[in-house]
Amino acid sequence: MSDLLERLRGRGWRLTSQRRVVAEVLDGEHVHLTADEVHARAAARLPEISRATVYNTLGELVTLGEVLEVATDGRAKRYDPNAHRAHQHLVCSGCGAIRDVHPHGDPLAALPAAERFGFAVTTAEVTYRGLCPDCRGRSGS
Amino acid sequence: MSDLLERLRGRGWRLTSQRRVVAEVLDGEHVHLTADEVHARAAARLPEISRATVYNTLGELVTLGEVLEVATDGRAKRYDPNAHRAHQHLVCSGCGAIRDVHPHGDPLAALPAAERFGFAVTTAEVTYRGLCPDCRGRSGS
DNA sequence: TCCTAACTTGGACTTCGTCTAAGTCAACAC
DNA sequence: GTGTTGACTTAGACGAAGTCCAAGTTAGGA
Repeated sequence: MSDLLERLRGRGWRLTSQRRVVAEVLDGEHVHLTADEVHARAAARLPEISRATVYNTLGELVTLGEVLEVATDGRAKRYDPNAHRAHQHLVCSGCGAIRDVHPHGDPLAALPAAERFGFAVTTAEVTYRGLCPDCRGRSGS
Repeated sequence: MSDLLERLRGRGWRLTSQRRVVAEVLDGEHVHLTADEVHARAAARLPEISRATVYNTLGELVTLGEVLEVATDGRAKRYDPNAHRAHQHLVCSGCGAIRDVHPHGDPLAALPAAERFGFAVTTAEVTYRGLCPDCRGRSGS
């Protein structure tokens, strides 16, 4: 993650303790925290950090392409630091758990020109849904 | 849409004027209204209809599988009455316009078993994003 | 060390949606 | 047609998620 901080400094970011803590909280694979969860974990290290700063920082990271915004339910957005490897999301319909997954092929290729209606289509986000092993055990059988 | 009302009555729905108006507002293809838009259009015909009733009715229609909930941005959910023909959505990154589209193949097939992590995967929602013709003209060239 | 633009803060505010208690009414029985 | 009743509707309070703002603080260059 320190390379992230270096990249950001290279882009003219002022490196404050708040931004450092937010970046550290987001470190790792399969991390999909809400803004409030980021705030809670950041506040554990830097108690006086404000919600507004967390929102600002997350927004900046998204704009810079370092973090992805994921809206899998109608509720709070989640923030995904795994922005440099293309992937999609698998979401449990029972408990809301999220996994990064890697389907094969380019999902964009499935959309023929005739179905693009003149749009310059650049991305395809796929959300797979189903029951995770825990939730399957809990309800079925 | 009157067959919708018949289907609902068959399921034990009480057919109130409010529910009828909401169902009528949602009639049509390529309709992706927010709850507030549904309320506004319903109120044009039935001025005393309340927001709570619109939310209740939309929720029931979703539960019954007659209407789909679409969350393409982090903002208000949209309601899509085209629930009986499988389709995906193409969203303009500029203005937010939404089109129903029909990619070929089953997007589920692209996710190999090894990438399912024991989930019982049942659906795949795809959101294609890009600039619509209007927004392309406005920004580029 | 000083300066200043960039950053952070707390709290008010907005938007979207849910809940509740009281009133209304569709549909069935007669 | 009339009565009955439980399902439905209503207004408004409430809650969660997120944005905005004016005032205070600070990173980093001179």
